[in-house]
Amino acid sequence: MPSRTAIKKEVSTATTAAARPLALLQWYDRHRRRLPWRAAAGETPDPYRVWLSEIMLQQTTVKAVGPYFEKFVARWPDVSALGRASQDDVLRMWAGLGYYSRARNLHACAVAVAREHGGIFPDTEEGLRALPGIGPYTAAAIAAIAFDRRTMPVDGNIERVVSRLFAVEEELPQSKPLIQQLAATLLADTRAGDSAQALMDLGSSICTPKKPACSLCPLNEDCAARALGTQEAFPRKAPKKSGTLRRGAAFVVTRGDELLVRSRPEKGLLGGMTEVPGSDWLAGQDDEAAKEQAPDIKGIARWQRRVGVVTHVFTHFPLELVVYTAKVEHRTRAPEGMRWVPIATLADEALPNVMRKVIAHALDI
DNA sequence: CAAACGTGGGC
DNA sequence: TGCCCAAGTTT
Repeated sequence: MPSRTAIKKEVSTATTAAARPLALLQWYDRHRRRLPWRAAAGETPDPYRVWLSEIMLQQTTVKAVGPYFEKFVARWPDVSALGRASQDDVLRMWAGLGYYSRARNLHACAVAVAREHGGIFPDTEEGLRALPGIGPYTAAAIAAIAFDRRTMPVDGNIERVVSRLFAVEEELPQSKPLIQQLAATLLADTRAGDSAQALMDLGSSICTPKKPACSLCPLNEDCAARALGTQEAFPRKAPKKSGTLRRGAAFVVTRGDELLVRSRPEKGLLGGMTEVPGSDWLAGQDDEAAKEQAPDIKGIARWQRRVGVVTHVFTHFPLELVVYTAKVEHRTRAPEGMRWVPIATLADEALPNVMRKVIAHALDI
């Protein structure tokens, strides 16, 4: 038999819990962020813009996405237009945003929607989930935000808010199912998309990873982690280990005002992107071994080694590149699989940032 | 399921 | 400075 106080506490908690979704929506109506891809209050969201923004926002900050989103919708105003573009044009527009498989899948998804769905996005989680680049989070996000389906997408923000609100002790990613279940209790009966975006906005502006502004939070009196005074300790997760340094060489060959480049393999790191020829990137590789992988071009008497190195940090390893330059005569042929591009138009190439760094270092630009 | 997969910004 | 983080998906 529960004690009198236990009963009272339980009743009180239940009442509060039921009030959470509306408290969240009220907060959202006053404090929602105005973002380029977000429909104004009362307006109908455009599924194309919702989808495009959700793909771009995967593991990427709002600030970084802004200009890319504007460029994309200006050039490709709807999903059918994007489906008619070449993958290479899409990669060029995406260059610099990172995680390039997203760009390849974005294009594949646009083609699928245009050809298999008549240019209309599926309006169910299941239908969306079947499309390239759309995983469980994005399917739920589009279903809720664009189609008002009553489902709760769970991203990093929501994981943090929920793990604090309920003081989830289990570590990520094992706790994902539990967090998903708890997050779903925060869905209002209507306005599912706003419920989700309210939690995301709360996570990004109030319930931040460091020094959360709990005093401004609409759920503060209801937050288990805050009651414990350990907000920053949630979500629990194992510390991640950093990768081993890899080294390599990059070869910057110019022919007048042109530069020698090639395309990387379709899959894997920087898949399908443009690069200058280079060696493998290996842990413990010395400069001599790397230099031996220089492209074989007649007419190169010697390589000029640039002073210093180019460093770049990928998610899973840091990279150090030594850079060699060489100039060749006007009619020199590009080796098999390579091509010459004007240096003046490099901005339009599908060059990942690490390659922009290499070229800038080599050419002093 | 753990690892691969980019980049820039904050502290 | 080095580590963590950002509206995850794919294999």
